[in-house]
Amino acid sequence: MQDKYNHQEIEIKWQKKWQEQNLYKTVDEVKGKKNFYALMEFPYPSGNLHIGHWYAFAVPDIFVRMKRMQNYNVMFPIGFDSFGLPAENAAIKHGVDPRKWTYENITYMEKQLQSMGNSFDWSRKIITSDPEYYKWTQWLFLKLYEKGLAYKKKASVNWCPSCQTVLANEQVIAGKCERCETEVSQKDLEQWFFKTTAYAEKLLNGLKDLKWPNSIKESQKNWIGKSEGTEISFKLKRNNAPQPPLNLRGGERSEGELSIKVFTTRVDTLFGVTYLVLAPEHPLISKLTNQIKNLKEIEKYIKETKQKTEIERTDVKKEKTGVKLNGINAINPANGEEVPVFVADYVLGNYGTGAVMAVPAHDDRDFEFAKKYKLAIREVITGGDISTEAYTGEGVLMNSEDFNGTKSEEAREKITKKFGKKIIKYRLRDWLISRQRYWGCPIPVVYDPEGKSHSIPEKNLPWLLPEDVDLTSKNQSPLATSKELKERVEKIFGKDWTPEVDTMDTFVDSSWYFLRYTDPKNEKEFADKEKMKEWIPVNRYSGGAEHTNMHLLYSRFFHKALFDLGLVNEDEPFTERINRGLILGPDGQKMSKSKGNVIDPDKQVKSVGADTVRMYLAFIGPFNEEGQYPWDLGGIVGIRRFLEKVWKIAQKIQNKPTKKQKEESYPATQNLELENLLHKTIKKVSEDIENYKFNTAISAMMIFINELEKKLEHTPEVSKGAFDTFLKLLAPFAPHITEQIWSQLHLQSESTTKSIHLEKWPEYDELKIKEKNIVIAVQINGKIRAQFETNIDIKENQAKEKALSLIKIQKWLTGKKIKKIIFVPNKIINFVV
RNA sequence: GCCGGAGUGGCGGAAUGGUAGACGCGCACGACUCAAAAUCGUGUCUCGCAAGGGGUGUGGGUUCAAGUCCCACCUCCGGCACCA
Repeated sequence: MQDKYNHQEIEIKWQKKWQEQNLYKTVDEVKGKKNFYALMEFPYPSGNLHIGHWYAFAVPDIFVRMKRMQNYNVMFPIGFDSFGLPAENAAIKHGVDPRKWTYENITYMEKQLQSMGNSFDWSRKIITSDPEYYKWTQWLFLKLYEKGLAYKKKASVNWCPSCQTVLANEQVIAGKCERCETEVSQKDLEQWFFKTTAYAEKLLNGLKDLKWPNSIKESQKNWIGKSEGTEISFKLKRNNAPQPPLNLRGGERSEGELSIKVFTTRVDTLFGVTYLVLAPEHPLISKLTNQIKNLKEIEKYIKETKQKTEIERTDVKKEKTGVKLNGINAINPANGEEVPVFVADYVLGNYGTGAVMAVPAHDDRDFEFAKKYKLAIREVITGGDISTEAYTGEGVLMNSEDFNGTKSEEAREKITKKFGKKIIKYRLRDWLISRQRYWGCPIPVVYDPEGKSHSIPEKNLPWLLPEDVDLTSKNQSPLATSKELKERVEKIFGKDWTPEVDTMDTFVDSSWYFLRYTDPKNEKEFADKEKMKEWIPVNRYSGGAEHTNMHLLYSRFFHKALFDLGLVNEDEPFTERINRGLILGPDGQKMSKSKGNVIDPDKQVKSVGADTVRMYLAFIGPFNEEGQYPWDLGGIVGIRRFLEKVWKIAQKIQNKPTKKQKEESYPATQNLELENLLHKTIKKVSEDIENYKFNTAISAMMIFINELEKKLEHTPEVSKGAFDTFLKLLAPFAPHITEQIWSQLHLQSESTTKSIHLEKWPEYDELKIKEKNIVIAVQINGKIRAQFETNIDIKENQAKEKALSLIKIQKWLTGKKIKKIIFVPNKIINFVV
C-alpha cells in the first residue's frame, strides 16, 4: 500500500476505469429498481469550466450517487446548450467559424467535466446545435405553429442595439438587456411569438402542486400577474363635429357612439372618476383627429413619448405628464357625469385596455396627476384622509348615490353587475422567439411570393443553418445574406419564394432538452412516448435562480402545450426543483476577470484533488438555500486534512497483523459506543444527502472519523467493520479516494474488485442508535443549574429525586416553594418556583 | 411601493419550542524538531480569579422554557414595479 495520498494518480486511474467499465450508463428499465431522473441545467460551451459549474454539477452528484447505491436506476445525463450569441461574437471578433469555436469548446469542456469524477451518463449526451437535435426543435415549432401557438405579428418589441437583435420580455431586466446590460429601445417589427398568454391560467394553477421553492412559485405568480377586475365602457359625448366612419377599431360603437373601455380593479370608486386617461399608443386617438381641437399638441406629445426609452418612460420617480384632449368628453355610466379625457404616458398601451378611469382621491398616480393639472378630486371611500395623499385602502362608499354605505368589496360586485363586466387580465406577454442572429436554430418557415408563411415539410427537416453568411452585415439578419439558403428555397418551393431569415431564441432549444435525454438517438421522433413514460416528469431538477422567469417558465409552457397536443404524457415537466447558491470570490465579491478574483477549478484540482474540491463545495454551506458563499482558500485545507486522515486510518487498518486480536481484552463499551456512533452517522448522512444538506452530512462524517481514530487501538475488529461501512457513506462525496481504499482493503486485484459505487447503501439499526446513557439538564425557572448522567428512559420520579438531591447541595431552592415541575423525558427537568 | 428570503463568534456556518455557537477555518498555548513546515494535544462568545452574570438585528408579547412562535420596527439580499 502506498503510504502517501497521491490524489492525481488515484483520480486519473479511476476515472479511466469507470469510463472503460461504463459504470454510469443508464438503461431505461431495470427489474426491481425504480427509475430516478436527476437533472442539472446543461452548460453553455463557453470554453472553460468555472467553479460555478463544479458547484452546479459535482455537488448534486453526491445525491445522485447515493440514490444509485440505494437501488434506484438513476439517469444523470449531460449535454451542451450550444447555440447562442457568444460563439457569434467570437466569430466576428476573431474571424473564426462559430461552429468550429463551439465544437472545440465542447471537446475541451468535456475533458474538464471528466475531471470532476461525476457519474454522468455520457452515452446520452446531446448538443443543441447538432442538426440531429435541432431538427426536432424545428419539428416541435411546427407543431405549435399548426395549432396557432406560434404566430407572427407586427409589434413594438424590445431591441438591444448592442446584440443587434430583439429580446423577449423576460430578457429585459430593469430596461436593460439581460446579456450585455445595454439599454433596450423599442422597435416596430414583424416577429414570431409563442402564445404563452394562452397558458397563463394553466401556468398559474400548475404551480400549486409542484415541490418547488416558494421563491420561484411566488416569482412566477407575480410574473404571470393575474388580476381580476371590471371593464367599464365610457361613452364619448356627441358633439357637433362630423361623425367618424363606422368600421372603427379601438373604439367601439354602441348605439351609434364611440366609447372608451377601461379596466379597473377598484370599480367601487367609479363615482369618484374625474377624468379618463388614454395611453399615447391608444388607437382611438388617431380616429378622433377631426374632433380633437388641440391635435398638434397631442401629436407632439405622442411623438415625444415614442422617443423616450423604456427606462425613461417607466421611471416611477419621474413627474407625470399629459395633455388634455380638447373637445373630447366622456360620460361616466354610473352618474351620467361628463369628464375630460387626457393622453398621458403613465398609462401603458400594452396592458389592460390601454385606458384607465382616474380616481385621484383613491389612487396615488391619479392623485399626483390631478394635483399637477388642478383636476377635481372627489372622495368616495370613507376611512382615510385625502387632504395630502390618496387613500387607497378599502372602506365604505360615500358620494356614490344608491351605493352609499356599502362596503368596498360588496360594492365592487354590485357596481360590476350594473355598469360593467367582470374580467381577468394577466401581466404575462407572449414569448417573442425571433432573433436577428446567425448562431441559432433556423425558424422552419418559408414565404410564398405574396408573403404568406408556410411550414417547411417534415421531409426537409432538419432545415439546415446555411454556412455562407456575412456575420457583420448591418440592419438585417445574417441569414438574409446567404445565397445558398435563397437558392435552396427557390429550388424546393419555386421562384420568388423566400426563406425566414430569423433564428429562434436559444431558450426554445432548452425548453425540451430534458425530453431528448430519454431517447437521444431517436431518428423518427423527438423522443419515444414510452421512454418518456419511464422518466418524465424529472424527479429532481437543480439549477440557478436566474432562470426563474425564463427557462423554467418557458419549459413549463412548452410542456403544457405539448401535453395538449398529445405529444407528452404529463402536463408539468419537473416535479422537484432545487435552486443552488452562488460561489463568490475569496473577497466575497462575484467572480470576474476584471476583479481578478476568479478561482480556477483546474488549478485547485491539481493541487488538492477533485475529491477535496467536491467536498469543500459541499461543505461551504447549505446547497439548496440560494446562499452566497465566498471561496475560502484557507477553508479548503480542512477537507483535505479530513481525507488525509481517512487515508491514514485505512493504512493502519490494512497494515494490522491479520491474526485476530482478542476483543475481550478491550472494554466492551468502546465497541458499543462506536457502533452507536456509526449508526447515528448512517442516519444523519442519509437524511442530509436526501435533503441536499451536504454540509452537515460532512460534519457528521468528521465527527465519526475523529472518534474512530481515538478508538482504533482499542477496537480493531469493530473498527474495521465500521470503517468499511463508513467508506460507503463517504463514497458519493469522494468517489476516487474511497474507490482506491476499497479496492485495497478488500485485498483483491484491482481489476476484479467490485466498485464501491456498486455497493449497497448502508442502513441504520434503530436499536443501535438508542443511547444507553444520557445527560439530563436540571433547570430552575428555565435556567440551567446542573446536569446529571443517567440511564435512558429514566422515570420522572427518579429524575426528580436525583435532581433535587443535586440542587439541595447548592441551596438554590432554600426558602422557595416549588410551584411546578416540567419533565421532558431524556432531556430536561425544570423546577418552577 | 409590492412579493419572497435572511440577520447567530474573527470567518463559512450548526441547532424536531428543551443545555446556543456542532463541524470546519483562523487564532493562542503546548508536544515533536537544532529549527521550520507537517502532524498531534489543549483552549478559543463575553464580563469575572471564582461563584455567577450577560448574550442569536431592535423593542414588545406568548410559554415552565424562544435563535426558533406572535406583533411592531431596522438592516441586507433576490424578484417585480406608473400593471390601473
